[in-house]
Amino acid sequence: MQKNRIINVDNSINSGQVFLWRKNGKYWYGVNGQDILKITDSGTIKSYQNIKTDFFRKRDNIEEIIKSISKDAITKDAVKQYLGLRILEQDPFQCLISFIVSSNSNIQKIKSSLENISRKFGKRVKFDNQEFFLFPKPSKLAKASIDEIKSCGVGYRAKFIKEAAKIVLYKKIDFETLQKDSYQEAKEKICQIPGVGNKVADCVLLFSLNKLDAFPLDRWMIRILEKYYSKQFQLETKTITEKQYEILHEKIVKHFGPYAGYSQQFLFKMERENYQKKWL
DNA sequence: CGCCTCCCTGGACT
DNA sequence: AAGTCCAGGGAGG
Repeated sequence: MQKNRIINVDNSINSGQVFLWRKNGKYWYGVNGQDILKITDSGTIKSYQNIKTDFFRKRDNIEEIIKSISKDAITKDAVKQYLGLRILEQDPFQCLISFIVSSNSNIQKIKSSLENISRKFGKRVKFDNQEFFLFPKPSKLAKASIDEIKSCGVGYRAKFIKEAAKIVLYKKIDFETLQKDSYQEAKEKICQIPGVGNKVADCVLLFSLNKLDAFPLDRWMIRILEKYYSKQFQLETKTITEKQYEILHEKIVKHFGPYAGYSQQFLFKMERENYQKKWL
């Protein structure tokens, strides 16, 4: 059972959860809000600011979680193949902006847009003799003009970013409260933010607000459900409407249990690797 | 409620 | 070389 505790840093970072990361030699470096994290291949974190974080969610009882989500052959296979893949716990504001930017986009483009945003609006710092840009604070993006934000390559999402930053800045949405809320409560609140629908909301909830029952349903996950789970979750229509998303999520949690979000991560990783999609 | 169209960018293909 | 096509979520009609 001890082997289950191993963290596979490469797989965890290369699984569509985070974007502002690069590998330099044997270390991964990444921007996490107002901090820069440096990760060794065993998963030990040294950081620029030493802001406390459980980035790899070491507090989770991963043996228990794996046991809980291994409900069928496909999941068991994905878990076995990518043992050590973890859900990462990110800075909520950066996570929110990242997934607003992600809508109608792909990993390469999201990465470049976010790098532009950090470079343009974030504070430049030196860490380990390398240059980094922290993720901009809400106040900075709330003050920025739409055109300035657009110049980062985010297109029509620029106004969503500015509005989201304002909502966070003025505490109309408070991440600490969302942490304590139930999945349903937190989701309803976060979906009020422009540019945040079901899928983006679930990413933010799962990757930064400790909601392990969130299960982001993007094109890839729908494809996976159609391919492997058509009997369990029959998908009648081509387009996933809001109502259907909700019904599907209920079925998914019923099948995979309270840690469904972890199963999503394993399945997503497996399928994208099968199609040899590029990561960071 | 479901369905349609538009919003942008960048890479692939022609 | 310039044009067309496409992937990818959310909002509004």
